[in-house]
Amino acid sequence: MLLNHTAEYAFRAMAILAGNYDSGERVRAKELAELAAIPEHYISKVMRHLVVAGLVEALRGHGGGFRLARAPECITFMDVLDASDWSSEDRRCAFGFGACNPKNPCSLHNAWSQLHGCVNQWARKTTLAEVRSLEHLHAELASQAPPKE
Amino acid sequence: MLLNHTAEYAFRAMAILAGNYDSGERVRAKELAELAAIPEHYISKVMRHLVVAGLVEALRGHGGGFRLARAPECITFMDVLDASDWSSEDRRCAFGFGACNPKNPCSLHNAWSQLHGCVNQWARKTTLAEVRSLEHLHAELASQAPPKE
DNA sequence: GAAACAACGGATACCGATGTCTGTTGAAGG
DNA sequence: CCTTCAACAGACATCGGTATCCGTTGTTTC
Repeated sequence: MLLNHTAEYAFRAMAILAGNYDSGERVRAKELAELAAIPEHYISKVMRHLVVAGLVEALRGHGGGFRLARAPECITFMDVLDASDWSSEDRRCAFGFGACNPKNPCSLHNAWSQLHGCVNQWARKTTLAEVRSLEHLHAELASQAPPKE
Repeated sequence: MLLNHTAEYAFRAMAILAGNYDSGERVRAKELAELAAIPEHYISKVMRHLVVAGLVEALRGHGGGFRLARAPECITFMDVLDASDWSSEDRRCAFGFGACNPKNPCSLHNAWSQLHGCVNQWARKTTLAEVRSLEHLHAELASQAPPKE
């Protein structure tokens, strides 16, 4: 399993929070659920992991809600994956063989490693800053006359 | 969901069949299940998809079993994924927004596309030939005096 | 300090993917 | 033919991720 539903929810929530980072305001769970299209009663579970991992600050009570704990530039998608109890499975053999390793590879080892390497590289190099910049781009595109095609 | 359990089973089974391709022999479901570490009663479901997709030849009765329908070089991992009722989700928005597209992207669109592009590229360029060659490598390594480290 | 607010946390329910079982169909051997 | 073998096909069971519910804890406001 390379990516599950919960991880995708986490990405969405973080993307919303990243877009809201500059304002400094907190976003309530209910709002966040709506904006990120996450089931309202499930979001607390998703957010919990992100809070425990230190990626998100939570505040209870009046005026409470969620906010990124640090700048979007400093949060990679890998951070989010790690927070969502997702293990990269880098070292797991595609056949489930315990003895599989680079020196004694199973027949799928090479192809498998390439795939995971590729995904991991993406997750490590991509930060929430890219998400935010896209929102800016989006806003700009909407306000400008869109270039043809 | 980027990759499910069934798809992994399919990879394993195909890897075994690829390793057996040169011999021209068929592999029975029971053997295949054991070699590929697939639940014995589940394998028929997995193989069925591969047969219907034309990647594998099945023969019933005495001396029957499974065999690749064409050379490993001509079967990509993408073929296997397609066979396993896996949709690449290339065009699905990360937020599930219907209106999301390159001209009107959601905030995750870019990062999401990169990930899927990366996985798809891997699946398209990797063939079962690479799997087989690794098996050869493995056998060679075992028969030779292993180099230090 | 009482009331409203909102995250926390566990118990439980649900559902789809996975796994199991059983009988059927088709092919080969004698 | 008849028997044996092995894939096929569908019905059914199980399990884990997902989703829901509800009471609790902590914070702010008045």
